[in-house]
Amino acid sequence: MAFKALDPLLHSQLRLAVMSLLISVESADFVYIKEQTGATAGNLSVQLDKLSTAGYIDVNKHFEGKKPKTTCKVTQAGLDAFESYVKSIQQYLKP
Amino acid sequence: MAFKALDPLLHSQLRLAVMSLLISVESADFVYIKEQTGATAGNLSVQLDKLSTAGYIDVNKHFEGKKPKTTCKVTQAGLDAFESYVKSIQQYLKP
DNA sequence: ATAAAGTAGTTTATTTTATAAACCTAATTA
DNA sequence: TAATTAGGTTTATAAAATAAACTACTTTAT
Repeated sequence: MAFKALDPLLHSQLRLAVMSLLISVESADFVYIKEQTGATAGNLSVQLDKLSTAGYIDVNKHFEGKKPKTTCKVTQAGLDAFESYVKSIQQYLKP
Repeated sequence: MAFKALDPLLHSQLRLAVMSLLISVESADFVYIKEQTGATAGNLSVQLDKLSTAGYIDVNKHFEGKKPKTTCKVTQAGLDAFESYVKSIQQYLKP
């Protein structure tokens, strides 16, 4: 392939947005990510699971007072994958 | 949305590779695109159709001697869409 | 001349993905 | 106490990507 493969886990608008967000803020909760990305809760829930299963983010579910709270944080593996994705896609963008 | 939407037609590894290719060479045939992208013929056929239906490329099917030949060329609309896509995705890549 | 293999694709079927809609549990407000 | 809101998850549906099978013809070997 003349074009490097793009990590399918990151080549998704919502998951890429989530990663982009997490990289800049280091930690964010479900509601904040939902607001910033404009995603529906259901979709976000599913995509966070996928990123988590891939080991790209750590998800922490706990209670804050009486309310459930889910916070997310990018892992080193996630950071590496993101950087690699950026390098790969740059190849497609500048001919 | 804090993140600009990514044109779904271009946010596909193969279609993006095809566009990237066509932009640099201005015109290419089916076999060449297949080789350069590493795509299977079936997949490429489908994706070229989509790009063509969207008006992003012009597809010309003719005979060269006794063999069928399909050549593709990016349109102005395709060029515009590609440039717009590049701008949008840059937003995701550098936090 | 004819069978086998190659070229240039298209069509159909399957799998994966993305997304929305419905649902759940608990807390708050009217 | 009944409705609404918050913070999600699960299930169902629609859309996409991909591979496999097929078509139609050409070239090569026998």
